[in-house]
Formats: sequence, structure tokens, C-alpha cells
Amino acid sequence: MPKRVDHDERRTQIAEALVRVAGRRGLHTVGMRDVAAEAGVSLRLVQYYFQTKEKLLFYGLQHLTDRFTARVGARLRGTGPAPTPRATVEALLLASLPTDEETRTFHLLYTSYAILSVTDKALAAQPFIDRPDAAENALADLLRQAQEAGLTGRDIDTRTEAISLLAMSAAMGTSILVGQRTPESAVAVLHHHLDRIFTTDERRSTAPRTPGPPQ
Amino acid sequence: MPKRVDHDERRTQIAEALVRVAGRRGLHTVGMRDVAAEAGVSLRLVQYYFQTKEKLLFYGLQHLTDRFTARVGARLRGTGPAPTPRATVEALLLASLPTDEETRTFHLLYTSYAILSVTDKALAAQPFIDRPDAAENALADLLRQAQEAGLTGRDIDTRTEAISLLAMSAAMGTSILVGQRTPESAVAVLHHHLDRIFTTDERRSTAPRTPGPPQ
DNA sequence: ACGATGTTGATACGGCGGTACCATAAAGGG
DNA sequence: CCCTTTATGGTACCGCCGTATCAACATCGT
Repeated sequence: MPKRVDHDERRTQIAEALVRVAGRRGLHTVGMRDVAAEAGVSLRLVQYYFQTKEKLLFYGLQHLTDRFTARVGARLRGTGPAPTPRATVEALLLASLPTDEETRTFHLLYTSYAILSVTDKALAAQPFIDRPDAAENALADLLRQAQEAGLTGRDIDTRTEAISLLAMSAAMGTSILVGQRTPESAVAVLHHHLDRIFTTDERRSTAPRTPGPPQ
Repeated sequence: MPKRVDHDERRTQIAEALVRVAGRRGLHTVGMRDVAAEAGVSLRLVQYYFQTKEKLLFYGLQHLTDRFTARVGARLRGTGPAPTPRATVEALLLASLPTDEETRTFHLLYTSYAILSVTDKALAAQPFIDRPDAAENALADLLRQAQEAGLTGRDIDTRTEAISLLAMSAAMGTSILVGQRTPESAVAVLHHHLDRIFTTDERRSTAPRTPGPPQ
């Protein structure tokens, strides 16, 4: 058997081309030909690995979420050994804010898919919902552990706070995308709530900042 | 001059047809012919009042936001004479949650437009941003007035809280749309934060609820 | 070297969607 | 009564897009 080629690898290359071009021009504008051109490959080959556009879109979504979770994982490990619960929570929340090109396209495309899934049953059947409430559960667990360790107020509702933090991160992410808000202001709002939740006086673990508001 | 017809009225009728069909099948699927059929009118007439599809879409967005702000205004006046600041804030936040068909389609379409505006310059140039931060300013004002009246803690940051509340409302609205969250849980989260912000023991003004969590 | 696998190219079909043109019919005001 | 406005209908152009088909070439394991 000749010319062994890893099909998943090829599919990933093409899916990344899809993500790139969709991130630039919008998911609704991309066609098979655009993806092929962006991948530097013939249209025929895109059809060869993905028989239909629908499958290509599904695979693109899958790849998008996979790459993002990998990135978040790397960022969590990058917080150093034995990070504090607050540092972990903070890294989790800030990782999904659209700050650079990668997070921007992720946020844009993920939201695009989500909106499409409202009126597209095939897309809604895709594993779509379980990703956000996995994040919700993880965050709720982190907060509960922190609470048990005495790092937070004893009266806070960890589940509700987890939902709130993720919701704020998501919505302010979109605000950043449309140019209504700056990443800095979003970070400031999140910090405000982390300061409220975590009673210890530990502050922003990643980048040192001036304690007072800049004049 | 014969056959006087209010052009704006006709345009509104067509725009409402656009909103209806887009709310059902998704904004990206609607064509001129769909809008004409939904409005019970000829394709030719749609072209007659809106020369191009782009103009139709713009007008549709305008009509959507106008109708929504009118609805919110009505809801605010519906809270009775001299509503408490908390009741006003609560009405403002709950009005944008997708609970019935109208709010559902509004949330869906407005988010669709917002996402489109990220990669479409013509749409981004449309008055789009000023609506949300008008809401933010209004909410911040309400909170500040409540604070000056001693209804809230003196240490809360009204601007930050306004941003947070709107962000949570928006993101949880989308969660409701995609079926991840129920309207009730979203309302519960918002109530939680209102309880935190407003120190007076006034509670949910609209529907009475059991104080404890249901078993 | 043979043959299965990967890859390209060109080309075309069918459909749909935005836009356009034209002829025509009601309708109501001057 | 006439003429402008409003509205319909049909029809067609043009371009794009997803999909399909066919021929050809490259490549590499066996």
C-alpha cells in the first residue's frame, strides 16, 4: 500500500485554513473554493477529504474547540507550579477573552456556530452545549475548593458565581469583538469580581499592576 | 397626486416580515423572495421600497431595535407608578432575556447582526454600538441614583456593576437561546446579584417566589 | 514494476439568489 | 377624465456555489 498519508492530519490542515479565512471574512462568506485556496490545495482535494461542506463545517468546529481547550490547558500549566486557586480561575477566565488573533477568531467563530445552531438542527445536534457547561462545572469546582480552603467568603454561592463569571467573560468578549469595549476594561471588571469573591488580599497573579486606579 | 401610501409604513410591514422569517429560519437563509412571500407581497414591491438587499437588512435592524426599545419602555411604564429603583433595574434586565417569541427573535437577530458586523464594515458603520452603551449609561445612572438614595451599599462601583449586569443578561440570554440554560435559572442569577447590590430587603417585584431554593 | 493511494486540473451541471426590465392593471386625486 | 402613484407578474440575466465527473499524474510500499 503506497503513499501513506495521515488523513486526520490533512483534514486538520484544511480545517485550519477554514478557520483562518472564516476568521477574516466571516463564517457565512467562506466557500469550498476559499478554503481550498487558503489551504494551498485544490478544490478537488477538499471534496476528497470532506465529501460535503456540512462535514467540513462540523470538523472545523471540532478542531476549533479542540485547539482552544488545548490552549487553555497550556495557559493553565503556564501559571507555574502549584498555582493558587485564584490564579487558576483568573487564567481560565482571561483565556477566552479575545485579545490576540487566535482568541479573536475563536470567539468570533464559536459565537457564529452557536448562533447558527439556533436555527440549524444538524448543528444543534453537534456536541456543542457540553463544552460550556463543562467549563461551568470546572469553575464551580475550583470555587468550591477555594471556599473549603477558606480563601473565599463562606456565604458565596459558588455555582452562581461560576455562572456569572463565565457569562460576563463571554458577553464582554463579544463587546470587545464589536469594538464596544477594550480588553483592559473587561479584565478590570473581572478583577473586580474576583476581588469580591476571594477574600484573601492576593491580587492579579500574572501581570503586576498598580494597586490604585491610574489617573 | 393619486394613491397616497405611507412609504415608511410599507417599509415597516416588509421589515417585520423579514424579522419573522429570519427569526424562524435564521438571518443567513432569508432572501428577497422569502421576505416578499412572508409579507404577502410581490418580490417586485420589495425591490420597489428597498432597492437593494443591504438596505433592507439595515432597515430591518433599525426596526428591530426600535421595536425592542419601545417594548422595554412599555414594560418600564408597566411596573406601575413610581417604581422603586430596583424594580426599574430588574425590569430593564429581564426585558432582554429571551422568554417569549418576540424576545427570542430579537436576541437571535440582534446577535446575528452583531456577529456580522465584525467582518462587515458597512454593517459596523451602522449605529450599532451606541445602543448597548446607552443602556449601560442608563443602568449606571439608575444604580448611582439608588446609591445616593442609600438603597445600595456605599462601596459598590455602580459603573462596574452596570456593565456586569448587562453582560450577564446578554450572555445568559444566548445560553437560553441555544438551550443550555432555562430562563428561570438566568433570572435566579440576576436576582442573586440584585440582592447583593441592593441592601434593602425588597425582593422580586414582579412575580412572588419562594425565598428558599426548591428541593 | 505494479498498483493502490494521493493529488491536481478542467470542466460542467443544476440551482439559487440578487438585480433588472417591461408591460400592465388598479386606484384615486386634480 | 387623465395621469401619477402603487402594485403585480413574468421573465431573464448573471454570477456564485456545492457537487459531480473524468482524465491524468505523482508517489511509494510491496
